[in-house]
Amino acid sequence: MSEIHTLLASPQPEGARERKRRETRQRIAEVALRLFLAQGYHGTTLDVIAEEAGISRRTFFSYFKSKDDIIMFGLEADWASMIDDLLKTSPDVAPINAIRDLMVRRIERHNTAQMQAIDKLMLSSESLLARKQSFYIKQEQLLFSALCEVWRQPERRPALRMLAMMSIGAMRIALQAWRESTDPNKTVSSFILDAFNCVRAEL
Amino acid sequence: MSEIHTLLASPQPEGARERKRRETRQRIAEVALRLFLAQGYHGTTLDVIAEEAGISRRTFFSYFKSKDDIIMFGLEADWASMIDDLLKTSPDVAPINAIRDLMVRRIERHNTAQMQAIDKLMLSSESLLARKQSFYIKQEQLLFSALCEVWRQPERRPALRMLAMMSIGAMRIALQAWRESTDPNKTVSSFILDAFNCVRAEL
DNA sequence: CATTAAAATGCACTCAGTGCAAACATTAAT
DNA sequence: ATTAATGTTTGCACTGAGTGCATTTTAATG
Repeated sequence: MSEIHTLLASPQPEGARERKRRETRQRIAEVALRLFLAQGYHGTTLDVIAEEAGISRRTFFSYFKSKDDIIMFGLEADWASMIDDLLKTSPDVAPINAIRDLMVRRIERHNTAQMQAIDKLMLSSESLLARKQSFYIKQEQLLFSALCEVWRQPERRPALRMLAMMSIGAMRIALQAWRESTDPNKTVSSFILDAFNCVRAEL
Repeated sequence: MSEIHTLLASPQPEGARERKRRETRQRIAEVALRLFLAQGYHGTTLDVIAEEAGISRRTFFSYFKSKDDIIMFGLEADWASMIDDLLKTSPDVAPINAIRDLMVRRIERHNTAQMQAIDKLMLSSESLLARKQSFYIKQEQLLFSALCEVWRQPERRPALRMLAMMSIGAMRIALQAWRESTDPNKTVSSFILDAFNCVRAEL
């Protein structure tokens, strides 16, 4: 019974236990990111992270299942909220426009310097880079599910599947172009719009 | 000078050294795959693989840079040949058709049972799964480069970039649909064709 | 056969990650 | 307030991947 209650009443008390847990998790992530940026990913051991965060090495693993997960954790949360927004969209809008606008809005809320830093960090670890790319594909699945929720006609499903793939792909390409761009005046958003126009041009 | 000679004369003697090295690499890969299928990925240690392959544990790392790499190795070689074929294509053909046909032809040369087995194997390791997906994205880059070689007009580049993304994406989706399909009569190729038609329908 | 360079090996080490059981804190119930 | 139940932290000992280094083995060449 208490389970059901918890599920239904999510914006609720939040006992001291949950709060502390959330805080610790956050602290680990912050400490780790700081150390990664200062001494590199491989140059930072879990022992040091645990120590700086004021927990034991063993306890670290009750918050993250691996070193890589510290970085992934931030990304996941961020995307979840975009999908939530998508679910509130009216089915009268063209899906591709809905996605494009949400992506642009989402990315404009970001600290680009931090994005660059994390991005660079990823390049220093094969496994981390792989997980980032793997993450894009997971997002594609989530996006597809969300699209199907909003635009419910079964006959559109295959097209929506492709659309999810193209949208995430366009974003990936846009971010890559931005990262490699030498012109500091071009914003991330402008690259996103370009990429979507390019898909559109062929659609 | 001997370097240049070696470079120019690649289909050449192949000394006993190179042959042996190639054979050993192959043997390790085969042994490892057999063991993975029999006892699972995590259930197979590098010690056992090395022993079965008749080498020392340390030597393993002079053939593969990680355990994951054993699996990746096979995939890379396979794709390289497809890219080679693409480079021989006439620029008069529509690029999307060229890619589609090459993919279908390539996949039809494959042992589907083995494909399924490797696929299932990947699911048992997070890192391996991540690397597979990462691999797709690397292929996308290679494919894009190859497309630019054949269809050289600079103004087509952005479209070709998107095309590379969509092609790899379509293949990914096709393979996924095939993997999840319950109908044993539908071939992998048919799924690929469906996926490409779906892209085409929107193009 | 002697020389030289590549490849294989053993050894000792670091670090990520896990299982287990004991200690500790929090919550709810009596 | 005491107790019981439950969740969290910790230490310890272990496995397994991956690396650096010094040594030995093996193949290629004059």
